[in-house]
Amino acid sequence: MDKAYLRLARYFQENTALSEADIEAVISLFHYKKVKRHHMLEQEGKVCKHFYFVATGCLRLYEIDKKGNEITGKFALEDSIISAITSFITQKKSRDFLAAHEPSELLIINREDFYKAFQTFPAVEALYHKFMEFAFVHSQMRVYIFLGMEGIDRLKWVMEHEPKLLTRISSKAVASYLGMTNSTLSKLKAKL
Amino acid sequence: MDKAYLRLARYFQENTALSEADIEAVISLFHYKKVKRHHMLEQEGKVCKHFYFVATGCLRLYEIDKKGNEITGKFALEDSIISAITSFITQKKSRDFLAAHEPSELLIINREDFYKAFQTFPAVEALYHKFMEFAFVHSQMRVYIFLGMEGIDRLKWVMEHEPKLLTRISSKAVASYLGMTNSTLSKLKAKL
DNA sequence: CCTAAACGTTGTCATATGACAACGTTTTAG
DNA sequence: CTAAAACGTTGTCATATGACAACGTTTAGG
Repeated sequence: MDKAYLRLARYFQENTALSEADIEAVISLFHYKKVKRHHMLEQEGKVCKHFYFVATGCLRLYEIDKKGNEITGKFALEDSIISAITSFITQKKSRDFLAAHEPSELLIINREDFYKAFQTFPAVEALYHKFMEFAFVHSQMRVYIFLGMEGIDRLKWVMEHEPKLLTRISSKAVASYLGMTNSTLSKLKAKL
Repeated sequence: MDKAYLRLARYFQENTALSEADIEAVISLFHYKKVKRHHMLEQEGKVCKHFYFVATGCLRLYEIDKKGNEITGKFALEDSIISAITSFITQKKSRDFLAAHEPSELLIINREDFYKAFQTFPAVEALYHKFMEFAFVHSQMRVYIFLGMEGIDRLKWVMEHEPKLLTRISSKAVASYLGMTNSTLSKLKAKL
């Protein structure tokens, strides 16, 4: 647990200009949670009120389409932040599920405290805005890649740009991230 | 030209808490440009230094994949803002083109002035952050829709949620936004 | 106003991928 | 440890979509 807070402190050190003392104050707003694989953190149909720092493990954001297939929007490995962002922003019912894809240690801040921190620590707000910008850039890249490339090229793209996903994440989940079925992914891997 | 500035003033009125005087000051940072259809505002390979308000007309953000096909990332109709956002954020060479899809009247602010305005007018910064959040939400939605739906359902989705695109925009450009060829789009429309 | 280019539609054909099933392997829960 | 479930792979078959071409219509530029 203490290690998790240390990782979060380091995350702020590396990504903000906050002083040690301020970092202490900020991280005290987060509460620790250890979850098992498949533990559900945010549900479709509910409004998301939390932001998550992944200290160890991996979270996955996904939705289920009308055919019942999962589509993965985002993975968050250790030392990254995530939420059911669309619902967190709009405060409308989430279409997303956010779940632990591995046993994970999390530090969680609720939305109210998060926005309060913006007042006291503008650097936290700046960090959030950087997160949003990066999330947008990443999402837009996926639109281009997935609209413009065939399956095999999407796979190659992820191999090159997000290789951790292929080693860490189950094929099924990677397939749902690549926009294809697991059997298609399996055949494409055999072709490489 | 004056009408364009009036529209921008109204845009700030409706989307920020700025006073009339502040709005005057902010809009004076923008310069007016009238462009013909197909005029190129931002190019692939160059770093984007501007943000655009569309007073009349329509801009289109797109990239060209390695097969030479266009993929449209975003349309901006009148009274909305746009840029080659990924490059604007990262200040790296753009993969995107930004071009006038109709004859358009634009008000343009350069990046430096834009960020300067953040200091004097925090409401402008807040507006930018709202823009980013919305851009992310929209982009993420496209990822889910385009990964999870077949062509016919993507078309129906746009008919329901962005109907203006289908009346205003050429089929070819809509097809490149939907991630399909123009001939496929044409056949799907015939099927409806 | 006229001509060439771009566009939208429709047809044919090729192909990437989904749906489904079978099967062995791995993981999980009790 | 054991049984059941989930997973990954591979096969077959059906289908949505891309590639390409033909053609009439619309648009843009001189």
